Amino acid sequence: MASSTREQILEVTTALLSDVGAAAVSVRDVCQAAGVTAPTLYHHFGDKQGLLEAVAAQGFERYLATKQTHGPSADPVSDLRAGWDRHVEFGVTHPAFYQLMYGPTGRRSHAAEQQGLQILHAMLVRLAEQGRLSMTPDEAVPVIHAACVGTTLTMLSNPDNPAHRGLSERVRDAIFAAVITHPSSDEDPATNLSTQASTLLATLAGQRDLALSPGERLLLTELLSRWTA
Amino acid sequence: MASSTREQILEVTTALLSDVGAAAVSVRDVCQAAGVTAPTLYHHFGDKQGLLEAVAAQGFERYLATKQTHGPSADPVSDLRAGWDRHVEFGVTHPAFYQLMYGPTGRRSHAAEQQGLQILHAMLVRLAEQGRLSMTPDEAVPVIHAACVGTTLTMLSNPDNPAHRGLSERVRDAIFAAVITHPSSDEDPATNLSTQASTLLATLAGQRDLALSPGERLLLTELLSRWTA
DNA sequence: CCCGTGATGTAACATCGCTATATGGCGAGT
DNA sequence: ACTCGCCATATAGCGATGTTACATCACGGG
Repeated sequence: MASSTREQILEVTTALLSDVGAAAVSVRDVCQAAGVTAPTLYHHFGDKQGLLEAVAAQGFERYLATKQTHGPSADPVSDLRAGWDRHVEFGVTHPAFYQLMYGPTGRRSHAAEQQGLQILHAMLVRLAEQGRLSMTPDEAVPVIHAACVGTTLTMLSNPDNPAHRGLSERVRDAIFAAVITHPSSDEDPATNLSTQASTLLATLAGQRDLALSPGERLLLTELLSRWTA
Repeated sequence: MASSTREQILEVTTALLSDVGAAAVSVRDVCQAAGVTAPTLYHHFGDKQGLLEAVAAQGFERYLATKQTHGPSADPVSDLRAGWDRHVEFGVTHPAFYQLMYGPTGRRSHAAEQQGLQILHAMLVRLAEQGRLSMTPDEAVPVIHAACVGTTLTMLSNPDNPAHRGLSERVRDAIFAAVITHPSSDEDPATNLSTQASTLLATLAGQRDLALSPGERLLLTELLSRWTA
């Protein structure tokens, strides 16, 4: 039982936090519920903020665990959809936790959160390799994340609003429709690249006023032409 | 000078709030800075929460005032874009205010916020009358709002993140592209060029084995990036 | 056996949000 | 003109909170 009391404190804090907000939970209540006194809590967590961050980090890890149980399937897009839905569902199921993690307070970026973003990034890289992404994975990650967090917080702000029914699905489909391009009929990414290069070349041919010097234009045309043959 | 002290309290609270968060501003500090004592503050605002809500309401009204100076133009879509941009800009310019308004605390729905949403709703009704909306205005309002708030909060969480450069425009365009249907007329060739360049850039980012030297790849990326902004 | 280090308890401090009570001032009514 | 009542403000203090200086305890290495 090396750090049993620490886990005990974390547990009762989580329990108290699931009922009310972070500001409404007092250190004294946590101590009394955990059967310890204040200095032990401060010995383990240093601060109330440290305690809350430890709870948030634990929440992240739990959420990440439920996320990783679902491995990648055949369709990266449905994986993305499932990830979005799990994120929103976790938020509306554990409002206090979610506000702790993504609310304005607790602005430390937990390691688990970075890990979750990396999972999202990996999914997007898979899509980009198939030419089904309309932007760089590095750009798409914060786009999806911002929209997802905003949706969850909005639904959390007043869950009984009838206008919020189906909100998550609408935002999700809107974002994914803009980020993910149609799967090409031909699944060969090289062909995909070829068609994209061809259309861009055609568009360029019709444009006169571009921010290109004649040399740049020639160079770009040559490079694009490598994939059109 | 009917309620001069009330405005004085609001003013100094706003000033103190612009430096630090809401929890770090004490009623005593506000009172000392305003030259009054605690009971007068509580007489006017009843509560610290009431004070903060009054400040937030005033912030909403100011934001709404800057919004209403720009009347509706000929193009409802550019009005929507301008509204989105002003929202995000207001958030990153006044972080403390924004967190007060849209953060987890202060969950009263201010009248001014409802008014702002009604303005958005009116814009969307104009679009729906032209058959350019892919969903009901009642459905589109929370979609746009959730994405916009999420984007602003994300940019606020760490403003120095380079991945957040251009995030607002990307989410904005993604949401509007999904919510607003094409005007029946032909597409703008410049926009066409931009999207084609973006798509090709994304495809290139996911490809490893290309007939490109590192220098050629860098050059091509630079050239294509000229149209993506 | 000692003793030093980490974990825990005792008791208190400073500050916080908030309020019971008192006081001043000023307009309304007769 | 005088009083009454009400609004705004001040005095002083209460309870609760986050936090900590100090003491105590257990226990493992020299």
